[in-house]
Amino acid sequence: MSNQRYEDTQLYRIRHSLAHIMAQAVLERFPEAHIAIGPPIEDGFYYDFELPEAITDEDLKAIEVRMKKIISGKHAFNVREVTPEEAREVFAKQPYKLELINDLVEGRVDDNGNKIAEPASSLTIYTQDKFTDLCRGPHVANTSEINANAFSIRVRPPAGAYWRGDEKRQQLTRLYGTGWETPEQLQEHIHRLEEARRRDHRVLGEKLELFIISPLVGKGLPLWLPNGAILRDTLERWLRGVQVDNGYLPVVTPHIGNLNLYKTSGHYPYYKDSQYTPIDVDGEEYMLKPMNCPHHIMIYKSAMRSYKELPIRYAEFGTVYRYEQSGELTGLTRVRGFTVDDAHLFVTPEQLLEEFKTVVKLVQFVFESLGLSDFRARVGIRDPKSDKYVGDDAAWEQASSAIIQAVQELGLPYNVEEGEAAFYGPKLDFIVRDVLGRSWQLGTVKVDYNLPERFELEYVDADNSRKRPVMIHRAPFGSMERFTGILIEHFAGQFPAWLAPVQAVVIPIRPEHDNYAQQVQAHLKAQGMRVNADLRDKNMRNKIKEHRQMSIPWLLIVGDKDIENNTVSVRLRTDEDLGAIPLADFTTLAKSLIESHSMEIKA
RNA sequence: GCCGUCAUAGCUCAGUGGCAGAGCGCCUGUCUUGUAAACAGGAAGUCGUGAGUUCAACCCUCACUGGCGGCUCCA
Repeated sequence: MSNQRYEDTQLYRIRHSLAHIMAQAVLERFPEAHIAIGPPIEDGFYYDFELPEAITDEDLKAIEVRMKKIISGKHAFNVREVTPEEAREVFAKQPYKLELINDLVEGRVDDNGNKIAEPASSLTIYTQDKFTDLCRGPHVANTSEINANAFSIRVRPPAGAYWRGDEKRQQLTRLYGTGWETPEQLQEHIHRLEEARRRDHRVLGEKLELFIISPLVGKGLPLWLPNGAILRDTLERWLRGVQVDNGYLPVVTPHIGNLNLYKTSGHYPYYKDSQYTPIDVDGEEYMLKPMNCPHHIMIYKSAMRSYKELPIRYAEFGTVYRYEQSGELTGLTRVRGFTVDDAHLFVTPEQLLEEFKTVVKLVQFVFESLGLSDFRARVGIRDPKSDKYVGDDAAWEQASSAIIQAVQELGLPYNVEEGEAAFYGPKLDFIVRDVLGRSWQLGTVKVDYNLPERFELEYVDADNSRKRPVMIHRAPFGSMERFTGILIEHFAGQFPAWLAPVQAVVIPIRPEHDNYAQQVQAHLKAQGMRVNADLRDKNMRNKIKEHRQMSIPWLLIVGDKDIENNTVSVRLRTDEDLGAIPLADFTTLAKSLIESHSMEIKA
């Protein structure tokens, strides 16, 4: 990979130019259409249109054919500098362009009215063939630089998109295209999409019998089937153990709580829109728990705390409920009820930095143990221009600098993003890249001076004075639902043996081998393994096929020779045949691979 | 929530304005198999729900529900 900025690459110019060519073809087909904007994006480009009617597949085919024709016309991309007046004339029939021209002339401002660009006295327009667009560029010099067989506008379907990303404004039709330098790169891209679809956790979740979502239960409310529950429970028990080793204390809190609790914490007013309507209980209002922190805080507050007790680390796999817009729900990765591997640490200000670093190291350990070794950190600080945050500036400054100091001392790659903080404090998010190179926001660690303030938390210091503790909120997995969904895709359902819902299946060759198969199963079960013996009245080949499709790590075929020699014939889910292995040797091998959380299923 | 799109057996999917289809799975029987699909028979559907058009609707129209692709949002 080069360090060249995307904006400076030939690929960027190709995609930007393809967007213009698409706009030309669309305007030829729908002369009354209005054009909005059309930038290059990852893997391709899009262009937003206001169209007189819904676009059909026939239209897309025709537009694509026309685009190829335009490209083969070897048209130059001509840039011209124009005055705002000229530009307004050129785009007299294009209201979105006129709005853009006005904004450019007046200088760009952000949502809070702050200037982010100087007013422009002249603008640039690009023309190819018979199409002219308001554009900063850059473009290819001539359409002959574009390979007409290295793009497609039918890989990704048309979608709705709000003008300028504002849901209160006109919704436009966004046409997506993917564009590359060579047809081979286009094919590779299509293969990557197919691979992602093959790994889709919603598809694998059904095939591997991990979870279902039933409309009668409710959207965004997944039901975990036994296989999925074993996977999730294995992760939970492991993390629980790791946390006990690191001085965390378990707590358990209920699923609803008095509305006043969330008013005190500040969650209720701030997140009103993403919480469920309060439930009336004997004239008092109760809420489905949107977060665990207020409950843990009340546990802290239930006794007078000495500095000698701190840090106190309360951990709970706490289930929370949040209202998400229906269009946002996706399998396990975006749901309305989910379990956070939550913990809240109460520390003295002096302990904060060290404790924060220890927490970050724990999160790193968790990811690396699961083969998610490609991750970076994002420091989310508040947007200085927004008023949606609570607490005074000094506390925010203190917390933000503690986080940045910690990641620097740990040598973690990170970047700082404004506006990514929680309402009560800055945070450190872990952005993990999976095997397909996709990024996911998983674990999160936050420093919080505000909730201790709001709840008036105290501890007694060595000089007998009352001091205020600092809180650290942290969740390595984030949500058990999302994390499991991502693991399914990361491993494509081929989980490491320690996580596999069923680790081995014993398959007798004929019914007279059933007895031995059961003995093998009992032996391995006694060693703590999750093993089934498949004694159904079915063809052995059928059984192999079926369990192979379920990605069972080890298939143990047993017949006359195995009974005679006390062996199992091991077939891996990779289709590798390890041949007959003494049962004792297989047991030792499997146990050691499971206990070490190995990513391998053979020695 | 908004735009688009889809909904036929447990699953994957054909199908036509005039009697509802296949493969897999499931059930029964036969077969008794050394590494990815043995053979035969059978059960299984209010064609997502509700209206409308029509002599007649699974098919056409509308609404609703749910899935999917995006947008917006995401503690």
